Amino acid sequence: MPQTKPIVSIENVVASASIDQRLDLNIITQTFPDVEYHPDQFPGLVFRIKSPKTATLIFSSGKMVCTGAKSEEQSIKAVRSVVQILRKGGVKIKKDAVIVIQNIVASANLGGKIHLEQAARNLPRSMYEPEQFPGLIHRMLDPKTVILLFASGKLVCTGAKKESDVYRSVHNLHTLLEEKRLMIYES
Amino acid sequence: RLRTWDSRSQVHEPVDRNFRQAFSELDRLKDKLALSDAVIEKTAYIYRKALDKGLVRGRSIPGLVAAALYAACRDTETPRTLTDVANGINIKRKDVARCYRLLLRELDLKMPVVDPIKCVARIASKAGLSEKTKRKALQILKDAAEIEISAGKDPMGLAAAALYLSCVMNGENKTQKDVAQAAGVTEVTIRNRYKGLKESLKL
DNA sequence: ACCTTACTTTGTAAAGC
DNA sequence: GCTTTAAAAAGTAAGGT
Repeated sequence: MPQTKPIVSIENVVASASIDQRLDLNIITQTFPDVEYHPDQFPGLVFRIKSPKTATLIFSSGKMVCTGAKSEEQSIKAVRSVVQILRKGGVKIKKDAVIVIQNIVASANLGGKIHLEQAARNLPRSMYEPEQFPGLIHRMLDPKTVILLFASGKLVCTGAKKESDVYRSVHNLHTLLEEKRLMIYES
Repeated sequence: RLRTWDSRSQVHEPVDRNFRQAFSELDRLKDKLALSDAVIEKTAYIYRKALDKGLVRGRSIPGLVAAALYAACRDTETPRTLTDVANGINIKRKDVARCYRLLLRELDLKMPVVDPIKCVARIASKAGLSEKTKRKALQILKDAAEIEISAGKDPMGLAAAALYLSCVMNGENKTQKDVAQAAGVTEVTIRNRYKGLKESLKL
């Protein structure tokens, strides 16, 4: 139905993981000189890898949080890579990590400008406060995501658990904006 | 009037003590920010709804009172900024803003978008600008709104830029710094909005 | 005036204050 | 609520040249 085909890019994927065994973060810190670990500041150890370019927070409970991947697959690959690197460094890890995708952030361009002020008045569960932030914040119920919509027609979608949620969210909003005649095409 | 204040939770809870304390501060603010009775009553109404929804649990009461007050100002289009309210109650602007957004979300409140036109008078009087300059700035902003250059921009920055542009056009000797300080934005923002207004309105 | 860096907003898990 | 991670959008801000 929409007149344009939105260009969508997955920008960041967050996943939680557990290897179901406790870890000694001090030993990991000694083994891998590039990690950041400041227990006074934060209980997690920051473990960065170049490919996939990610930052994984490792906790003494054996739970982890991987951020920065560009897809669900890359996020899972990153966690497996971190576990493999730990093992090569001498850390005994028995089980494979149980990984769960927790959040996916994407950016998109609807291909037309937006009547933002009108959108603020006509879109349910939306708030637009230009003194605080230039984008309109819209909470979608299904999929349960939050979209930051800008006057340029570009947007940020966050809160998705699956990549398909991102595409559905963008399509739903795009359709809604057209129905309510809030889009301005041709530039 | 203000019966809303008395019809809340039991007088013996710690929450109630903080509640009274927060509202004695609201009374001070009424004078400091020159607020009308209507705004104070609307603040009470909004705060009461927040209480009924249980939004006060585990949150700072002054923060929510400040947010309710800001919401009341917005709803009645009373030109008070987030910074005015935050400074008055002595809380960080960021905290008031967070509580305000929480009220909008949880109480499903719809507020009119801040109109830069309503910011003009305050900035003009603080900067000591002429009536003529003020009038021209208002016209500039009306034209700007129709072309939708305002979308996503800080209303204060737009109003300040319109006033500065108006000064230049009227030959009124005010610097960007004067107007920026009166509006609470930087000279860079005035410059950027000024450029945008001049180009899109071909002035 | 420029450029760079950095902060605002959104969501999400982790352990602990 | 805070702390830490990541990334985008567009606006505003601050520092340096």
